[in-house]
Amino acid sequence: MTEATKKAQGLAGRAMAAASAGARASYMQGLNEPQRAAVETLDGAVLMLAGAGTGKTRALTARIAHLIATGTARPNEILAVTFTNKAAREMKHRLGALLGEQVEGMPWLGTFHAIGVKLLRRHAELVGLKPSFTILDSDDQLRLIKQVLGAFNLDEKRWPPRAMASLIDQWKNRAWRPESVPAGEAHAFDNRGTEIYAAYQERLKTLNACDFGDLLLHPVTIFQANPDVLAQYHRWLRYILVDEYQDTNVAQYLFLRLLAQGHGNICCVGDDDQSIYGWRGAEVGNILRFERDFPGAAVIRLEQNYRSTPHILAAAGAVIAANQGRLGKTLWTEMPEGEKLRLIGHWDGEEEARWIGDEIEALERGTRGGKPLSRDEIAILVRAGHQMRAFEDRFLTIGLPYRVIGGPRFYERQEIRDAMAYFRLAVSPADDLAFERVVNVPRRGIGDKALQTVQRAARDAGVPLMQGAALALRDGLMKGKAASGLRGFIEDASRWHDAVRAGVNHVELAGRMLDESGYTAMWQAERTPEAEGRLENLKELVKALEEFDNLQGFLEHVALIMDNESEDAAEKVTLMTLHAAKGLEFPAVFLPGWEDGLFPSQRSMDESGLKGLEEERRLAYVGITRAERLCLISFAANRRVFGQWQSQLPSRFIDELPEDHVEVLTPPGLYGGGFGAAAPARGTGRQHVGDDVIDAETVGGDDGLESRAARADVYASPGWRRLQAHSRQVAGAGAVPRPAAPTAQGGNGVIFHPGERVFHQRFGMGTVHMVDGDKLAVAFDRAGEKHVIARFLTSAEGIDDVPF
DNA sequence: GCTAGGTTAATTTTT
DNA sequence: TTAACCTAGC
Repeated sequence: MTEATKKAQGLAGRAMAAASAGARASYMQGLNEPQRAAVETLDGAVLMLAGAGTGKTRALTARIAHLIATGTARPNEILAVTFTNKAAREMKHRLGALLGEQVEGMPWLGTFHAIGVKLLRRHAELVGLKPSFTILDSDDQLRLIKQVLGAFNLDEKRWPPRAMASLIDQWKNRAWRPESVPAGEAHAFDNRGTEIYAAYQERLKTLNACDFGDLLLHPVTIFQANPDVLAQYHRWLRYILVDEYQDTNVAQYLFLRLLAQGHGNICCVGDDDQSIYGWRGAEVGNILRFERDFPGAAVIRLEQNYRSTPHILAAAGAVIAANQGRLGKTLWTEMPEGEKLRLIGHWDGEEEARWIGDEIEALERGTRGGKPLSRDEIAILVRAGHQMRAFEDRFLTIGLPYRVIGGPRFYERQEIRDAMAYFRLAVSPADDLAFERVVNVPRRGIGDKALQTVQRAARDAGVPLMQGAALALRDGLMKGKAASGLRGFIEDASRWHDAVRAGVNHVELAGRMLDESGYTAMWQAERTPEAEGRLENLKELVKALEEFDNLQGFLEHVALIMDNESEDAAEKVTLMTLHAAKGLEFPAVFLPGWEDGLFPSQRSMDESGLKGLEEERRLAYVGITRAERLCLISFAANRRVFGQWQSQLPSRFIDELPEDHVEVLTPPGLYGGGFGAAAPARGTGRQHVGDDVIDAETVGGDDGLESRAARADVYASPGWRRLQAHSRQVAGAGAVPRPAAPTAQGGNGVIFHPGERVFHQRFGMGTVHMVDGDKLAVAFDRAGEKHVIARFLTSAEGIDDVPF
């Protein structure tokens, strides 16, 4: 954009401001009172507590429009941050409708990471990088960590690179640099965690690269160490808006706080009740603490819900009310009452899937709850990915079209990443990670040994691998297939690099690289449907290149845009995780698998105790509030978990559903029904039993199913403890104990100590040897020493205390 | 260097 | 149960 047009737009903005003083500006129309307050309270700190479905994006975009229309800020003075590209796109799109062309003048609207990159390119040298740094995704990151770990001579079994990667991520989420990792954390990785972290950062610097965490951490470092730079941005970015504030981690929080220093014009939008990403570093505390962080902040609650019926809101509200320390909101709506939620128990997961399939068909026909629904209007939200299989199986057999949201994204697919590595090599032959990725893809006879030779040559000469390879060849270190393969590869790569420099059309070059490298041929040779798909994807990739001026621009862009929104016109039922569903809405929502241990997830409770349970509860809240008109919750009494049949208890969240808003369904002939507290009484002889009487007799012959009708609140009861102890004894006979002691509930997770006696469902009794987070080394009496995860253990201490 | 068979471990996911 | 990863043998 030219200076002239910018100026013109600025003028237009002010003209609009003048106009809006009289007539209500269009963006204000239809806003409710709190929304309007959120739009008009421009100066100072504002916390917009926006419940599910209360029109926060609308308020947020109107606020930006208002900032501009009133001349309070110019488009380029507004920093508007989101978490996902999707959210950024959505905001830009909706602003476009309000502002027209002016949206293009908002360079600071984007994801945290995109904005981080932008800042970092400008000030890279302040953290020892060149502005042309490359961005590694998690795959590259892992490979690099593997290399770094190699130098530390750690047992890969005990200290897996993946664990190091997630440790580094966590540390970066908390804005800890290698030197600032607290001493208390330093025991990680055999006491060498911080050392490894430092070495990894060193490697990154040498490679002139950043991982995703760095995109936030480096800017924070820069601002902290360079007040003059920060002061510049205080002048430039006068108004800050943050979406999904409850999802911010410490690094993001610091980033925002640094930028808001001084003018203090920061508006954070979020909902503490929808904070579901604690496990990846999000700190609900950030939003809970907002008023203390920004004294005098205005807190505006958006509570009128435009999405769901009163029954749905009441149910969601009752569930979330069980959480402590909320900021508190009460959603209300003017919608017609609608239908109660429906709750149903099933014998097992398969039956649940069958029922949901039938129910969907009934909804489509309109024989359930009024007018017919289209498949697009129906979603099934599960806690964990593995729950999806049962539904996929069922839907395939009955021919119900469905789409799965989530799964590997386009740019994470192997073929796409391979192709990208070729592109990267063409742009920068010194990209060692790319070199390693494709030097032997397709097979060129360059195996581990050859690669080691190349690495040694490169290290000795202090040059990148590509040059090291040339040196190794020159010095005759390679022979046979490896030598010829490598020679061909180097020649190709240098030819492509020349082509990039000569400015050969990048789309054409990309196609040529894939052909000349033999990469396309490799997949063609496979002749499987899967390979077909991969070739399709490659074509799509090359097509995507057309939108960019050159390969560099494309690579830069792709590093940050990792999503895969494949538009698919066909009407399909949506299948996805609860996490993936945040922010979405559907007329009808199925919430299957509400069983303790699955949802709330045992692991979450074991690892994070009450905090984990509360996050699970928020997930339940998110799930229910996705529904506009119909919400169908179900659970199964038996489920196959890791190939073993396990009996399940209804989720404790079911007990928290308000009876007045829930209709309990009872399929004829199968169940005696029962609400919440009571698991369905079964025709198969199982019955609801009191706290102290647990029927643990095996039914159905040798199918391993264990009858365990029980109340969810039975956990703490003597009966439950007895059952547990009993299960241990009969474990060999097919009755399987729950993966971890439910004594974990209500407090911190079960904590195991060295020396403690424990029980494992496969290995039997053993003694804890060593503890590292949730991983333990246990010497089993019969099975010998094994490394196991805490959740598969139950404490066997005091087992004799349990009376029978 | 590749492949087949054994071992291992098992949420949630964005950038 | 199963999928990913590793190791041993060709």
